[in-house]
Amino acid sequence: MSQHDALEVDPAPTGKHAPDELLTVGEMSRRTGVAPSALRFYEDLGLIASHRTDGNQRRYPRHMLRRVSLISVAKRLGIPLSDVQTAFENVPLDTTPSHADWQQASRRWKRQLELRRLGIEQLERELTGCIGCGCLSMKACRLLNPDDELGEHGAGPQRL
Amino acid sequence: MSQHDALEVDPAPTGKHAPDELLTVGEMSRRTGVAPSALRFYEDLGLIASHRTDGNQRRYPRHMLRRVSLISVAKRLGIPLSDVQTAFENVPLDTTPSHADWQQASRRWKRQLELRRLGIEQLERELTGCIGCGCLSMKACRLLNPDDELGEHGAGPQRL
DNA sequence: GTAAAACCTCAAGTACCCTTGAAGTCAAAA
DNA sequence: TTTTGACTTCAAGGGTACTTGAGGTTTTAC
Repeated sequence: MSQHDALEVDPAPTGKHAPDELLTVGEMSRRTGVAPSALRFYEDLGLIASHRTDGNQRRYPRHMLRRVSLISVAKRLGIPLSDVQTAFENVPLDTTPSHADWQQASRRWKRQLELRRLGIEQLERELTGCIGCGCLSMKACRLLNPDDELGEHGAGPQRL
Repeated sequence: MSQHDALEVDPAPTGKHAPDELLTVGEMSRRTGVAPSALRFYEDLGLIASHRTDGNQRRYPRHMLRRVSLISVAKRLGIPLSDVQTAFENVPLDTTPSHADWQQASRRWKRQLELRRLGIEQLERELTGCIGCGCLSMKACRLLNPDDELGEHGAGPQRL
């Protein structure tokens, strides 16, 4: 990349941090538990962004910590990066997101998580049923119909 | 494969199914929504198993439907196949699993799902908090400490 | 000023989870 | 019996999510 995707900024963080310092890749990595290579990868995907020093090194504004943390939580929950991207859709990358920006994103996330949780709860309920019945009678078990959350229309699952 | 991994069986299913018929790959696929290539892949991994006809075609006992369904549900929830393998550890592949076998596996699954659900619920709670506070004060937000489910010991996340 | 640590890019490699295609065989229906 | 569709194996390819390594530059610390 010969073009800097953001304006030049103050050189670099020193040993002791002023309250709203810029962070190097290494610092981001230490504070989020996400490897530098992964941070660069997320940046390539446009999930996060950085400023560059005159020497072309990355400097992250502090609010980027939040994005990275959300990404890594999502990863732990098995949520793909594409979904994360969607959730972040209207949260600005170049400026510190506003209260409203995060509010909106939070609500979006919450809806996604709720769907996931409902899926899990459904599966849990069905497994509880299976513990009781042993599910040797396959016809009755809704687990065999992965496609619908609740509905049912016959005995055999279909769809291809 | 020159060695059959199971005994030879009755030729093949006819158009109309007797109650406890063996199923071809195509039938398994249609009934579970999982592609034949995926079924073969799962078989290579040892997640499922089949008998072979004299002509070397796969025939699945009906109880294999249940395994495949559980696998595909897990996939939808972002649970890796290795976890599925663990959950199935004591469920026999070669014989129809007993009531007790499924009970044990179900309980194991349920525990795994519960952990996942708790993770999601935690994240939901925190996002709810974020909706209220806007989370502009990063220090307070527990999201930044991905490693512990509840505990807290300072301001900055660590671990690498 | 100089050395070490941290950073840079780019290409290739890895792991998981499959799909696609080639070349051939088997099974069920006409 | 013949034809068609479903099946077989094996090798290669593809998407996601990164890691590793080479070769070089920047920053920090002494």
